[in-house]
Amino acid sequence: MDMEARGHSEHPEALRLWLRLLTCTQLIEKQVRAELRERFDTTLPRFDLMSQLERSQDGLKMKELSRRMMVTGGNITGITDQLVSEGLVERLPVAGDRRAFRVRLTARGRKSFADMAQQHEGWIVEAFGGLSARELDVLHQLLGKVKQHHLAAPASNLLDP
Amino acid sequence: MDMEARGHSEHPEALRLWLRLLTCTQLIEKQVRAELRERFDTTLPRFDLMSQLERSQDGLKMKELSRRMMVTGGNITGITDQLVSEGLVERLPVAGDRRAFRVRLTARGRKSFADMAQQHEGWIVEAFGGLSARELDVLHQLLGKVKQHHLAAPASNLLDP
DNA sequence: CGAATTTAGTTTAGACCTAAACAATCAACA
DNA sequence: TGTTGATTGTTTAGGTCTAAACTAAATTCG
Repeated sequence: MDMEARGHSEHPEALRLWLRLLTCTQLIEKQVRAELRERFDTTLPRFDLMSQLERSQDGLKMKELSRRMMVTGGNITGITDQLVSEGLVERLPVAGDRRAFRVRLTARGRKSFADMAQQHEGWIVEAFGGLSARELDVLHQLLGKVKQHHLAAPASNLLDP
Repeated sequence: MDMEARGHSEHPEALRLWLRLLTCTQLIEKQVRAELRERFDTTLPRFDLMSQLERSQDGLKMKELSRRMMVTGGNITGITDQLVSEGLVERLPVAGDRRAFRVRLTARGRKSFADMAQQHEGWIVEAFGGLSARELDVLHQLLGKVKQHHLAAPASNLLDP
């Protein structure tokens, strides 16, 4: 009896799936948060932001980080402030737009992230260790369909029936 | 380019799957939170707690709610306090244990939850509307494997290698 | 019995996240 | 050119969640 013991309806399949999706995500996410805290004294949002920056040599604008991470701009401001104060990222000017910043990993930030990312990959590989390569692929594709359907059916459809 | 543009590794399949799982969950969860707020002026944790209680005629102990919802006891205290103050749930004594409470839906709470649950089911059915019944089932089974593998491999394996 | 340990629930300090209001800058256009 | 509206980022107030310390009650065991 856990979180999934919640269903009750005429069309229970989708509800059961949703609760299981939520459970799986939370199990893995909680473990990753705990590992990051215990091993690296950091948090998932900080790791995620650094992860976004890792492949952008020239950095990313705050707005772009906000969009990719699906969080509000104010949130990005706070996380960036922390990382700047720890010397892991830096705010740089954007040529031709004095409102915006490029946020970029410092050398120390790149090193720090590389250490964490290596461990992180291991945790995730282990989390899905119960699935074959074929099953990993099927799961990825099915979730791709879910994502596509969600992005194709904007919230306005539901808010304005 | 969104959250999933983060992978970078020797075994990228698991990482890509994890980021997609996270994205799907967040997309649906954000929508459910927004709907609950706009239509019912409530929150997902409040809805989840009431949902746990809905099938337990005699209510559940705080500890049991904490376990099922995978959140801390302090959190349950806060959510329960709110629902009690709104008259949606009540704390009742547990025979033979003066430390514990049974938390139970009031008549008003049952009515309120029934209204929300009906709408909620519709949002979830729509969220997975891009999948066939067969695909829903496969997804449910694959996630079941992920869950089982996680529960069978306790965190101590990773914290104490 | 009585001390030590465990368990149920609460409180507290702090990180995270949001929505909304705000300041600064950019862009469009008559 | 000058005004209007949109965009970028920050601030603020408040809800949510956690870990850790705490209280009270139950349980274990000498």
